[in-house]
Amino acid sequence: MIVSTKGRYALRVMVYLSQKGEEDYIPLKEIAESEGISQKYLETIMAVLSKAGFVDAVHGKGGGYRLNRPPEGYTVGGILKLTEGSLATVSCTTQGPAACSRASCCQALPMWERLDKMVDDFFEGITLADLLAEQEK
Amino acid sequence: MIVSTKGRYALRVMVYLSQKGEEDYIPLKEIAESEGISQKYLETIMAVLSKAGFVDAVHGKGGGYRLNRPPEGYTVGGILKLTEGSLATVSCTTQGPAACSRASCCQALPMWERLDKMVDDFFEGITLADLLAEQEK
DNA sequence: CTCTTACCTACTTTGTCAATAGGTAAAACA
DNA sequence: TGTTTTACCTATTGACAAAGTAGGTAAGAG
Repeated sequence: MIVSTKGRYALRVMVYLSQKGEEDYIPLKEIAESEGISQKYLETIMAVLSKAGFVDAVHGKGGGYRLNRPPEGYTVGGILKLTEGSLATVSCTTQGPAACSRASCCQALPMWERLDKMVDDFFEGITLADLLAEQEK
Repeated sequence: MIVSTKGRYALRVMVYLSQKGEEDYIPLKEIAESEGISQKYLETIMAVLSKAGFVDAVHGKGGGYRLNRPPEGYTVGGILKLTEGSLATVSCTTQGPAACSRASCCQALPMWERLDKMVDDFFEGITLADLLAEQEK
């Protein structure tokens, strides 16, 4: 498993917000209910998205969350790397090359690195706008 | 993380055995010591490889494990799928399409399916022989 | 019949993910 | 002013799987 619920929920929230446009602020409660996600759990995810500047947040009545870029401005890779922490496919590549004592003679390491790059390129090549377009196919 | 220690250990064992050729049987103890893997833990991995017919096993003195095909006959994908159970990148794609109630309207599902296929093709396109050749680069 | 090896069943430990609990701070509104 | 609505913060719990351990039995060679 390379993407947990955290990243998938984040992606769904971002898709939801992009469908709502950049006008209104959407309260967390509405997002959670519409998407069937635990309100409390979603709080932790929104906090990450907000801190990183992926969404604007406003307190009080009429407040909530809102995208601050057009959907083309968000890559899936950016959202997932932020919420998941990393998209590394094996623990060998999460830390630096010194992490594994066998790195110098490991026959598989180049393969893991190529895989990581392939996955990264894959996710960086998809934007929120691409996901929105997907449903019409 | 898409590949755990189980799959990585299995891969290392297979590389080790392929370097030893198809002549001798190599006892588990030797593999574990050479590769720095817990002997007991490796037992469970070898049992899987043996049951699936990936290696030949012989009891008693002079016994151990041995490959029964040339290195080109093993794909990394085959070894990993056997030992990891699955290489699915998200839980959405591990079970059938009915697993997620939102599958029918999920904007991300086609993306996950493309990713799964990409990863599968990647691993199926690499054989043990390719890994062995890697070190000379 | 003893030694060496694979094979089997069950348990423990550890760590992360997912979710929950119970608050405080900011902004709007009456 | 104070009440409601919202975001934001810190800590804890529960579930589960991954990683590793323990203690055996069965097969085969010498």
